[in-house]
Amino acid sequence: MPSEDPLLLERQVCFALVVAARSVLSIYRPLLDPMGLTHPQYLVMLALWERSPLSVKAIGELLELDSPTLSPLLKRLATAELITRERSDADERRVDVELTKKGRDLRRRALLVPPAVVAKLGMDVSELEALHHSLSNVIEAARHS
Amino acid sequence: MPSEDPLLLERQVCFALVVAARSVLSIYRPLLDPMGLTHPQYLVMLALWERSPLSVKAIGELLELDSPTLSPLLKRLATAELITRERSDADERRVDVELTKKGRDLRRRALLVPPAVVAKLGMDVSELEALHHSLSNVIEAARHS
DNA sequence: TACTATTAAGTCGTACCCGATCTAAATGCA
DNA sequence: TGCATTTAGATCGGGTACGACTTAATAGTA
Repeated sequence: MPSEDPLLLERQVCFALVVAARSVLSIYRPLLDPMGLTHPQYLVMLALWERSPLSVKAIGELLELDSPTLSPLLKRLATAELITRERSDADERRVDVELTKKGRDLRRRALLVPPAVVAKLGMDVSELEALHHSLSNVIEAARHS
Repeated sequence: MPSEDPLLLERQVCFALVVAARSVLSIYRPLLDPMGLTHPQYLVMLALWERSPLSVKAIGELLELDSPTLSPLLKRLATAELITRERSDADERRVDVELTKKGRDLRRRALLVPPAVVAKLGMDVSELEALHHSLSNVIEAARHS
């Protein structure tokens, strides 16, 4: 039975959240490393594989990241020649981010990542769906706070 | 209905995990800021409020953090005069971390944090317990991979 | 039209994370 | 005992996060 102390580490949902995120990221790392991607970079590529080009702002809204994080990250993806960054003609404030051929081609290797992660985790798909559902509730709850 | 594309952003459990962690951290931030703590520093203090002194290694095992992260973090807590760091007499390799009076006193204010977080999230306790359970499963699964 | 407000990116400073490496202390065992 | 191995911390470098600020371009309005 848990004690009444609200500060006990094990009761901290946020602690579990942070540790779980780090744990799962450590599973992704050896899979993404040979592709030359970090996990945040992988998320940006996922967004672009769904739709390219995208403005920096649009990527930020999709991934819940802001420009101080995205600007240097995108610069590194451009150096790796996976994307190009170009000022929009219609609105000179915007920067359009677009996949290069190399960036598009990388998608084939990325297809192997999700099943490898699920296999390494060794969890039921139903369990993962329950988790996803709980996480969506948290994200939604946090948005309205 | 979800498509069969395994790369769709919304299907990525890890994406949800990362975003949820960031979202909840952003709830903690305004609560911890007046106490002069970041969230990782708060976790270290939680560990020490349960038991002090602790070696750096012991803190690392409790929080799943390693010495490159803890060393500078502990240095900052020491600068804030919340802890002291001292070489162990029994084993000169170890550094014992101990709360100062100021560090112990901070616990009173910390007691207000968890209920404030739950209130801000506005989620059922049962929902949070379900999340905690799912997260524990992930952490356990990741440990064995 | 002119001026203000808003918006999109980028920069800067601080603080995590983590892989790789270093140093010093303790341990193990021939 | 003597020496290789292990262990505890610290340091370094690269890469996020994020608050505060800057710049340039667009939108809104008196």
